[in-house]
This record gives sequence, structure tokens and C-alpha cells, in this order.
Amino acid sequence: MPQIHRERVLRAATSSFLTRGYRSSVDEIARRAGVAKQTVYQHFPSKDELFKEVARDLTRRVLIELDAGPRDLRAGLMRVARAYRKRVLGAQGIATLRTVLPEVPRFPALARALYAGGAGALVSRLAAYLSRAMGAGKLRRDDPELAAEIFLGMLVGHDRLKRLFGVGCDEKEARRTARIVDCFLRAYAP
Amino acid sequence: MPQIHRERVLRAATSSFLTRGYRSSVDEIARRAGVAKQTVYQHFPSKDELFKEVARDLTRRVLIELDAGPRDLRAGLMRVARAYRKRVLGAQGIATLRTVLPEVPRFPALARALYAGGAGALVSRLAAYLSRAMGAGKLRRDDPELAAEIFLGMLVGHDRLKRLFGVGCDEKEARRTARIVDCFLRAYAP
DNA sequence: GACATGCTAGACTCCCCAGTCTAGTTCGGT
DNA sequence: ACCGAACTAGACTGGGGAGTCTAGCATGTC
Repeated sequence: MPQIHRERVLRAATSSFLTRGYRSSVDEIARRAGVAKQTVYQHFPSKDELFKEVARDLTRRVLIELDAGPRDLRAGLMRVARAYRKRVLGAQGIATLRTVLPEVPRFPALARALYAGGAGALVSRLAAYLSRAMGAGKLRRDDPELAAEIFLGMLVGHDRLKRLFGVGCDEKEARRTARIVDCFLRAYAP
Repeated sequence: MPQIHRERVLRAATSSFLTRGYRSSVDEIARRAGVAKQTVYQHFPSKDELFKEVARDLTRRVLIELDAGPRDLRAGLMRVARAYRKRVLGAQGIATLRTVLPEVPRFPALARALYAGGAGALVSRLAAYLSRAMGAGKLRRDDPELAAEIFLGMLVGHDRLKRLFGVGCDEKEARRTARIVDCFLRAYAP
């Protein structure tokens, strides 16, 4: 009999951690998974390890396909912008931060790995993309890494803060995204 | 005999919540304050209320004086930028977010108030400041509120994310601030 | 001196939870 | 038919924490 229930437990744990943070009890996770508590411990040695596994899954989800973008720079950036905003500002992206951040001091090495595998990796790819655009004369030449971080910062920085505090955003999403991308393009016009 | 120990409790609770989050026990707070547990409950009806009080104090600290800035726009923005980065990216600013954010779902009304009294108020003031600069022809005319949010976003957005995950920033602070401010000025040049 | 108030030490109740243990069930492989 | 692996329900242990209670101490006021 193969290990059938690992996935069920992981899914239940994810949803539970996302709504109640590390507070979620193992009993509750087992109940949500429709599984005995003992089964949870058959697959994961401790609550901490289960949590880490969930956190790894969650932070990987902000990564975005970036290759084979359209020729047009603005169209390419718009595609990234829409995708990143959707992932990061969506209910799950916000809940992920609320869940993971308070545990950072307890798992410093894991936290650095989470950043590197998620947002950090995106910065690297985006920097490479911007660097090519700079080489092609479509953008002013400057540190591409900084440009990437500035772009992502203006794209979601303040909206993320608002949503983390439970404050909604009124403006229409599509329009806002476009205005920010145009703002970036003006700042880095050749 | 006046209520001497309220402040001691508040300070101890602040430092305790900042390091261990809501996990901190009332016993520990009392111990840190050098005070009996009962004294804590004489001043605050419950741990939740004590926590709320601490959260209110903490989030007020991101507000920045903005009036009577220098005539020169760039100098004025640099002043805001330095002050905001220092508050938001400093160890205490980061710890504040790690402490407060996970509790947002439990205290939604409080959370909105915290945002409004801290970062939200700053956005309003900054928008007014930028609006004046637009009127004086020093900046391109555009929605000042959006401009303020974009400015703050590019200023701290990605660096805050990094620090929240415990990832340090290598570049020299002063230089980075200046580059971001210049980037904003280019984007909003008349 | 009498009294109220702010405080102290520490015990105590009640509840929750991580992790373990027991005893039994289901099911696939051989 | 039998074994072993995955699973179940539920009891149990040990620890910790919120909030209460008691008994007493210190100090300022009348």
C-alpha cells in the first residue's frame, strides 16, 4: 500500500497555515485532511518540518515564466507586471507573507533560501531581461539588478503593504499596472 | 500612589513582542518589566489589549515630518527618502511588520487604523507635497497619490521584502537612496 | 492610627497542544 | 492464507500559558 495521504496532508496543512498561521494545531490539520493525527506524523517528523515544506511550496509560486516574451519591451514588461501583481497581491500571496514572515527569525537559513528561490530568482531573470533591452538600446544603460528591484518595488511595493494591513485598493487593476509600467519606462528611457 | 508601572510594562511588552511576536507570554513580559504578573493585568484588561496598544505605538513611528522642507525638490525628496528608509528598513521597522502582520486577520479594524495612521498618512502628506511641486512646474502633472505610492514603493518595496526574509543588502545606503530618488525624478520630469 | 491604593510573590485552575502509545482495521503482495 | 505496511480512533503524557486568587507589603492621605 503506497503512501496515499501525503498530498492530502500537505494540502490541508497549506490551507490551515495560510488561514491561522503557525497557530494551526496538528489536530486541526489532520481533521481538515480527513486523516488520523498519527498519519501526519508518519509523513512528517514534526510540525516544524511540515511547516517548512509548506513554506517552500508557497514561496516557489511567485516565480514567473519570463522567457520567450514578446519582442516589444513594453508588452513584455506588461506581461511580467500582470503576472507578478496577480501572484503577489492575490489573497494567497498576501496570506503567505503573513504566515511565513513571523517564523523567519526561527528559521533564518530556510528564510534566505525561500527568498532566493522566489523573489530573488525573479530579480535575477528580470535583470537579465532588462540588461538585454539595455544592450539593444531600448533602455538607458544602468545597473540592471537595481533596475529590476526598482521595477518590482514600484509595481507591488506599496499595494502589498496596503493589502497586508487589509486595506483594499480602489483603482482598476489593469489601468494601475499600465501606469506603473509606463512610469518605469519613462524613468529608464534611453 | 499613582500608576507608576504602566510605562515599564509597555516598554517591556514592546521589546518582547518585537522579538518573539504574539508568542511572548505575559509571564515573560512581566519578568522583563521587573513587575508582578498581576500588575500587568491592573493596567491592561487582557493580553490582546496590551498587544493592540503596543501595535499602535509601533506603527505610528513610521510617520515623518514633511513640512518646512528645503526649497529644492530633490533635496526635499532626499530628506524624506533617507528618513523613511531608516525607519522602515531598520531592525525595528522590520520586526514591527513581522509582529503585527500575522495578527491582522484577528484584528481587521485595528489593522486598517494602523495603516491609516502610519504609512497611509505619509502617502497623503507626500501626495500633497508632490502636488505642490507639480503645480510649480517642477514635476509632470499626474495623479499625486499614485506618484507618492510609486515613490515609496520603489524606495523601500523590494529592500523591505529582502530584509523581511533576513537577506541583507550589500550596496551602500546613501548611494542607493540617491539613485532611487533620481530615478523617480526622471520618471516624473515635466 | 486607620484606610485605600498600587504593588508583590506565587500558587492555582483551566485549557490547549505536540508528540506518543495502544489496539485494531484494511488491503496489496506472495 | 498470511504478512506487513499504511492507516484509524482515541487515550495519554508533559509542558506551557492566560487569567484568577490569596495573603501580604509599602506608602500616601485623612
